Amino acid sequence: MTDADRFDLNDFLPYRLNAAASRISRAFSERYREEFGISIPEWRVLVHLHHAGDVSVRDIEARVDMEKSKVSRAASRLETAGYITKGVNDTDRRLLVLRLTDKGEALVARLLPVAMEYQDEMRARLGPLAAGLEAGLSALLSDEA
Amino acid sequence: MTDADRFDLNDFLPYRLNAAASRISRAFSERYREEFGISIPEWRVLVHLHHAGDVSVRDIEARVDMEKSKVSRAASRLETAGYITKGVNDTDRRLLVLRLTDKGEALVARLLPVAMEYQDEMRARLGPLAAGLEAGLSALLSDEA
DNA sequence: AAACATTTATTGCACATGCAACAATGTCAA
DNA sequence: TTGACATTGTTGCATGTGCAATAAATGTTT
Repeated sequence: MTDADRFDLNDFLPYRLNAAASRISRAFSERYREEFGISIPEWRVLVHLHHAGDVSVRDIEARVDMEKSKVSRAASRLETAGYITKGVNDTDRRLLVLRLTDKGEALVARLLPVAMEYQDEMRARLGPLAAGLEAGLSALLSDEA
Repeated sequence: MTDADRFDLNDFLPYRLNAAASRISRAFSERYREEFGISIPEWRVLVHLHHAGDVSVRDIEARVDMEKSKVSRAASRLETAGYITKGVNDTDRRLLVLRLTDKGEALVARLLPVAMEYQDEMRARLGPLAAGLEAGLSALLSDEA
């Protein structure tokens, strides 16, 4: 109760967090959707493959904050586009082995500079507030069941 | 280029922001979806109506970070559920006048304490980092075309 | 070995979403 | 006033999403 009558959505932390994330994600995805024609889920899969090497759908699900069905569909689109291949793990044939093709590596090589540039712009706009924001995000991402 | 080979998605600020927002929103919406049966867009409309009084779809669109079609559909669901009414603005008959019913006011009165409690828990988990996070969010939300 | 349980990835389904029409209303200049 | 243009809210459509169900492979228990 208390001062609930003065409750303003724009002062509500979960809303503010979500609104900021939506704007940033939208602006970022527009930037490379035009240029490279890929979506956010596809971007995440590509970048994780580049970083982690051959991995399964399960690995990506665990580390990239995406449902397995989302990963599966993103991977299928990337395979169709020729950016990755889907192989079978000989040790455990339930697992896929997702791997970047040469074409996929080339795409990532063009994507990453755009991403880093965007992050630099974000940090520049934040100035001295960047460190505080990142520390807060770390706290929210750390435990969280 | 540079250190692009070591690029880790989990160190990428836009990704971290989005992942944190997703988790918080999901946890929050689960909490009141079970109890009150409403979605995030519906929650935003209800809360904004409570705060701002009678408003049009356009007003909500501008202040609550939602597309007008999303607002329109949320409002229709809320009307069907008996939480709001849709009237016509006599001065400009293109505009709707969205208004909370008594039932809607009663729902908001039960919703807001849950929201404030959730925000308090967030701030408690963040501890001294909360201020820095909020300052960073303010910077991201301020200008942004 | 057989029966049962668990894990992995895909897919069907219902629903939400964004965008582009669209109709209704309002504004304004000639 | 008329006619061109702008604004407001709704809806059709294609697409994305989460969840549950499923099949295939593996693990476990007896």
